[in-house]
Amino acid sequence: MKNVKARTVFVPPHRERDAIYECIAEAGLRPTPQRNVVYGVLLGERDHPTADEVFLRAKHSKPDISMATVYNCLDALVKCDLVKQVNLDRSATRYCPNMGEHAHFQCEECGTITDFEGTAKPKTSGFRVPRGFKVKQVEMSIRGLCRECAKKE
Amino acid sequence: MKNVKARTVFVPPHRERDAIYECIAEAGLRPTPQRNVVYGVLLGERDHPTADEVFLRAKHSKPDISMATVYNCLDALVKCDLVKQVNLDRSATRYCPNMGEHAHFQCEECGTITDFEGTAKPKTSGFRVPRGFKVKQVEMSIRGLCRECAKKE
DNA sequence: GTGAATGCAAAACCTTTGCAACTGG
DNA sequence: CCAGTTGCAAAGGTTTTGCATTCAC
Repeated sequence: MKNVKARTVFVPPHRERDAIYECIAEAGLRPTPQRNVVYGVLLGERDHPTADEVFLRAKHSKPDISMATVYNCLDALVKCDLVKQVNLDRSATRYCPNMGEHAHFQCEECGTITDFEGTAKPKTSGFRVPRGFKVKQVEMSIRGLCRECAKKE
Repeated sequence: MKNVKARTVFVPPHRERDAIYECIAEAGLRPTPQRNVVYGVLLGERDHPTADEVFLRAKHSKPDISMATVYNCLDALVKCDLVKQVNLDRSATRYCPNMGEHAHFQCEECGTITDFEGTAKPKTSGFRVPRGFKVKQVEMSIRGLCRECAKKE
C-alpha cells in the first residue's frame, strides 16, 4: 500500500491562487516564492501528496528548493488554513488544499484515497462535545473497500 | 494462563482478558504472553499511548520484550478488532482499546487527547458514499481547544 | 538593516525488515 | 515437528534541527 496515487472528485475554486498572499500576510507570515510554488503544486494535482511528493514536484519549477523548506511551507499553509494535513495510517502525512467539507476514504486493499463530499459537523455527526471544549476542525477518515476492490471480493 | 500475576498496576475486566484469546485465535493468530501484555497495557491506562509508550510499560511486566514485537502485537490486535490505530498528526501513531463509537479530540494548545462519546455513521455524518464503495470503519478526529486551554484565551 | 525564511547536511525519530532462536499446539 | 512468533540489530523512511546565507520588507 505504498506509492499509491489518490484521486479527487471535486473542482477547485478559482481565486485560491491569489489567496495565498492575503492569507499568509494575514497570519503574520511572509509570502515567498517557495510558499507560492508549494501551494501551486497542491492546487495543481489534488491527489493528497506526501511532503516528499510535493518536494519532487516543486523542484520542477524551483530546482533549488529544499525538503526543510517544503515542510516549512506546508506548515505555514496549514497555519493559514489554506491546506489540511491528512493522517490516515502509519505512513507519511499527506496534504490537501481542499478546505471544503469532505471526508477521506482509503481503500484497505489498494490504498487509494478518495474524497467523499459532504459535511462533518458536530451536530450532525453524532458525537457529544463536552462543556467548555471549543471545536475548530472536524476530520473524517473512512476505511473500507473501493469500488474496484469490492467487486473482486 | 490461569494464574494471573498481580504485579500489573491495572485490573483488566474479565471478559476483555479472555477476549484476546478468542479473537486472536479466531483471526488465525497465536495467543502469546507478549500479545497479552501489550493488550493489558492498553486496557490499563486508556491514554492513547504511542508504540514506544506501550513498549516502556510492557517492559515492566516483561522486561525482555522488544520494540519489533510490540509493533507485531499491536498490528495483531488491530487485525483482531480489539484495538484501533489513531493518527492525529505527524507524530507517532497512537493506540486505543476503546472499540465503542467515539471521536478523538486533540487540543491545539496542550496536545492532550480526549475521547468524545458518540456515533459516527455515514448516514448521520453527512457525507455521501459513492455507489459501490464499502465502508468498514469511520474515524473522526477533532481539533480545537480543551476546557483548560479555552479558559486561558 | 533586521528579522524571517531558505538550503544544506546531519541528527532525531518512527517503523520495518532479515534472520537465527524459540515456542506453543 | 512446524508454522508462527520473538528478540536483536540494522536498515529504511519521515521529520526536525542547527547554522550560515539570503531575502523581503
